[in-house]
Amino acid sequence: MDRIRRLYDELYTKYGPQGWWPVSGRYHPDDYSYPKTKKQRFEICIGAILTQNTNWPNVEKALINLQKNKLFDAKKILDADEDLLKACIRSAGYYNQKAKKLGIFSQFFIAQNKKIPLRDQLLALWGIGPETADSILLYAYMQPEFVVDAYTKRILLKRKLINENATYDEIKKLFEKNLPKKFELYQEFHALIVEEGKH
DNA sequence: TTCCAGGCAATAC
DNA sequence: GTATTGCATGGA
Repeated sequence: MDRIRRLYDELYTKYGPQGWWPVSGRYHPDDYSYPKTKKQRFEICIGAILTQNTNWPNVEKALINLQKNKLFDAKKILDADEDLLKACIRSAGYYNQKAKKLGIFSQFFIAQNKKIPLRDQLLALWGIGPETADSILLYAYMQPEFVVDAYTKRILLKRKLINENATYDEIKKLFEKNLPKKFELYQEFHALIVEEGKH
């Protein structure tokens, strides 16, 4: 069952290294040492929340607004005027819900200090589901947690590697069982899947 | 104009 | 327990 490995090779050959997660609007193919600072880690986390069911260009606009208003910081998000925060993230859609999610996550982020969160801790937060939790762990904390999204399911379905009613955790485990447990590989693979999905 | 994008929680059945 | 619905913007 190394069709998973072959899928990775195929996509990598087709698209090359993707360099996810973008930090300050920049991708960093072949440099897996991100995030380099706590601020960058926080940026990845809020990007993961903002991108829920939304395309990335809309999220980038929101991130730029947050940056301009000096809100790239958990404490500042908590202290920020609610309307200003909502105005900043408006382009990412669902701004009422997402403003609340950013607040809840910011509180958690501060309480965690530098500790790597457990997956269950993230899932217990309002507004963090499995994909966002795994994205945060994989890209912000460099933990080998495979991220499954709508594209992943679609692509595996088309290749008949899963059936229609496969759950999030089943798909996640399919990847994790068939790949070396390396965060760099997981990061690239998920990014390649999204790239393929967009085509 | 309609459709959908790197989901999630609340509600309905 | 599974299925459906609300949340919202911007670009194709």
